[in-house]
Amino acid sequence: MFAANPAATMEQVAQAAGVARTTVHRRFATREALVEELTGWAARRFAEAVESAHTDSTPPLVALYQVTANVLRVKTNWWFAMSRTADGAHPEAARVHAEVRDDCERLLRRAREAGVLRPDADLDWTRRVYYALIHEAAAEGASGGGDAEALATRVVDTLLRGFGSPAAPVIA
Amino acid sequence: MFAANPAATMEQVAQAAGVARTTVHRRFATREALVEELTGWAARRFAEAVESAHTDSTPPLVALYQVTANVLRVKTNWWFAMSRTADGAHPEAARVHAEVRDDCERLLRRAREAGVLRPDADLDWTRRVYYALIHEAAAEGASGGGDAEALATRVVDTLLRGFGSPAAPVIA
DNA sequence: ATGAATTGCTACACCGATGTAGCGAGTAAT
DNA sequence: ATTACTCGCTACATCGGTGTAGCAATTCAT
Repeated sequence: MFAANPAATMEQVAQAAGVARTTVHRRFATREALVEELTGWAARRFAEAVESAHTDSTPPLVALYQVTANVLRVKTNWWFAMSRTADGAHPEAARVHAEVRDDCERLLRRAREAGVLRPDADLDWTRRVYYALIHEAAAEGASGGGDAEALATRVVDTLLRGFGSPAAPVIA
Repeated sequence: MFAANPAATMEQVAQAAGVARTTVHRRFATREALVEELTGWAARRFAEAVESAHTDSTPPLVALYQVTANVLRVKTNWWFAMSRTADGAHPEAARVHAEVRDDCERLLRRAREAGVLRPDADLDWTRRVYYALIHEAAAEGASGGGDAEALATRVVDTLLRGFGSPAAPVIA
């Protein structure tokens, strides 16, 4: 499906879709229109995944797990449409991205206040690591590596505990 | 410097270098030759960074910190040449990448046996998270976010401890 | 069966990036 | 001063991707 990259030529897109290139042009006048529609659709899916987790009305830890699982579900199913949507060019995608970022920051703040995260946790760094973990887990999931729930468990576990032995010395 | 992406046009490359496009063609016959040389050079730098940490002859924890700092140093300084070298197309880069991967796996295994990592740590997942953390830290470092030592400390700390409160409940 | 709609196909114009050639200006070495 | 070298510039050929037009074949509805 679709070679995954938005840099694919119309020819490749058409071939992946099993139609002729000119037929693609009948549906999408220009290449720009195609990626426009696709990224918009992906952004909507992404927003739904985050919304349906109700990150504001459930305990931080279960909210964290729920968002992670939901996002991983859409990312592993539609990964081919989810490569660097945050280019800023697409207004709707940018808006969704910003909203999700806000939601995530609020959730992490709640988690810290609830004692789930350490009091000295840098929330910005935490969020970026969280994103990276999701990205990595999605990559594994797209290669047939377990269901979304298992992956989410692993992501949250890694985010909270890391890999160090509890008894191990700490650097600083 | 160089717009960071290997998809930049020769015109942009030339402009970034402050020379005319034809002058670039005098030094590099084809575009392919340019990225070839650049990725080779970057791979060599990367290999040096890993080698000079002597990951096999120092205690796992300090080795981990040393590699991290060294790699972050080259990644933040030469980030424009370090975007997805692992395309597999470049033989030398692929070889370096594989060797580094082996080094990393050995180091993580030693760390686990030494009790630095939990006995049940999935080393493959650990390595991928470690890579992702370095990538994220490098992105921050390239935006003027602290020196390599501080970033390395943060990466290793995150990798080992995560963000969770020690007293927090665990999912599974 | 007739007409409408969709699709595949070929052909073509267009554009941007690539690569080459040659000329003229500047510069350093002797 | 002459020579050799490098660079910037213009011009051109080429190639691949894009977008458009038109035609024939197929399908579907009535």
